[in-house]
Amino acid sequence: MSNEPPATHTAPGVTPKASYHHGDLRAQLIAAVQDLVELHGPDGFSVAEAARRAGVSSAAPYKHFKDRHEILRGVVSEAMDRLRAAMEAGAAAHPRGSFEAVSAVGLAYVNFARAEPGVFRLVFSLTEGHENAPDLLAKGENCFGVVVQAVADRLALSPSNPEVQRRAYLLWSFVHGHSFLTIDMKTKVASAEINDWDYLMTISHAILGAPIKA
Amino acid sequence: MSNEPPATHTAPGVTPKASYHHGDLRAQLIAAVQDLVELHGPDGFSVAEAARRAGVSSAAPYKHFKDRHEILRGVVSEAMDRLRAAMEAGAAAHPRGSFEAVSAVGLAYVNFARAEPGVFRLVFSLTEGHENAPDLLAKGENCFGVVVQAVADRLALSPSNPEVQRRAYLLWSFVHGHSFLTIDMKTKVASAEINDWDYLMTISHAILGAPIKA
DNA sequence: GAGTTATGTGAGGGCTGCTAACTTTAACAA
DNA sequence: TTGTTAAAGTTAGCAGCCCTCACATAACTC
Repeated sequence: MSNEPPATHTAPGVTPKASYHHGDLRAQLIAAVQDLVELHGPDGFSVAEAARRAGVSSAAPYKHFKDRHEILRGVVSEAMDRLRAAMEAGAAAHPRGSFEAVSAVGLAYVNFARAEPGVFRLVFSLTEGHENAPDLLAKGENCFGVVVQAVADRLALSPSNPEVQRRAYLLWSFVHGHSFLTIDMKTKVASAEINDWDYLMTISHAILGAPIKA
Repeated sequence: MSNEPPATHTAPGVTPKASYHHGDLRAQLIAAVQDLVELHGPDGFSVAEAARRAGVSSAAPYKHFKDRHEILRGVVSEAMDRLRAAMEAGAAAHPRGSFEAVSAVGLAYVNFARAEPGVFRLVFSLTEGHENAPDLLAKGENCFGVVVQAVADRLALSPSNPEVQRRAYLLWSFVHGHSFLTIDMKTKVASAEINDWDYLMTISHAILGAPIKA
């Protein structure tokens, strides 16, 4: 459940690869599942196949995860870390408090969805057994927190300000919806012709540029 | 694949229930799957369970659907019909060209997601074998078409006008994102305190009320 | 009524999730 | 060094699922 590397019984200074029976199966399983999800969609994966890819028997994964759901939660947890890092990096690449910083957070989000549509979808399709995963909830909050922070910087208000939260949520809805629609392509519509950056800047201005309350 | 009732070999005037072995299994299977998806999520359904609910053997469904995927496509197709009808009804309940009409379309969307989160999620998580389903693509376009029409009415422009399409897409991405976020509740955030109607009116004004291009 | 087609059944193969009982390896302590 | 213990792997196997096949039977056509 934790994301620190196992490394429990490997002497320090020894490469963790040659340490034990397998090395670090846990991480390798997660990587395999990530690949599979990306290949065949969130439900097109199997523990057996992941084990096969890692070169172990089909029962081995259950020494590290109690459930197939727990493996998925592991993948999601790891993905959320990457997503948050990307969003933070996006914000950091622009002047604090600029529209660009806000847009960059959104762009990181959309880019993540485009780069890993399977995993992205998985992150938001985890309904089974996600109640018992307060860590995932917390990571979700953290991701949202990046948006909130960027908005707060832009508006020069506290992140806890309700108006900041409200507008951050508005922004997030747009970005989230756009991300899903682009990877779904359920309709090819204008979405193909949309320039993400222009879109995000437009939205940022519309939501943060002026008082919204009509 | 079509959504007209089977009714192939039932003499007219006879109740379709007592007509044949089962009656109309196809529709009943779809209904059963709908229930199951709502109960256990998009991937928590099984053909066998659906057959059990319909009171037939586990092989019977394959006389009506070639695949488990085809059953799901049937559910999605039916759901899209309902969704579009709801959106149209929403628009029709307000003066043509009003902000309210636009918002009502969005509200119907959000309400659908809230009422049937499992099915709603399924509609947008069908990646497997949805390429061979041009009818679903078309229905998706039709749904978007309702938004486009409402926006076109509001702006007094043609639905084919690129600016109309662009703004309709903006609106749609917001509504879509908001819908998903509310049913996910991955973060309980401010979203719980949100009044959908106020939100939609706010957004409609922000996107359609004035020229957006800064 | 005869033939054809549509719709059902049961049996079964192959895959999956997961458990149980066992074996091997690493880590640790005396 | 050596014996104990716990972690991490193995094989075997059950139950459940998807889907196919061979077969049975009801309904429609003529």
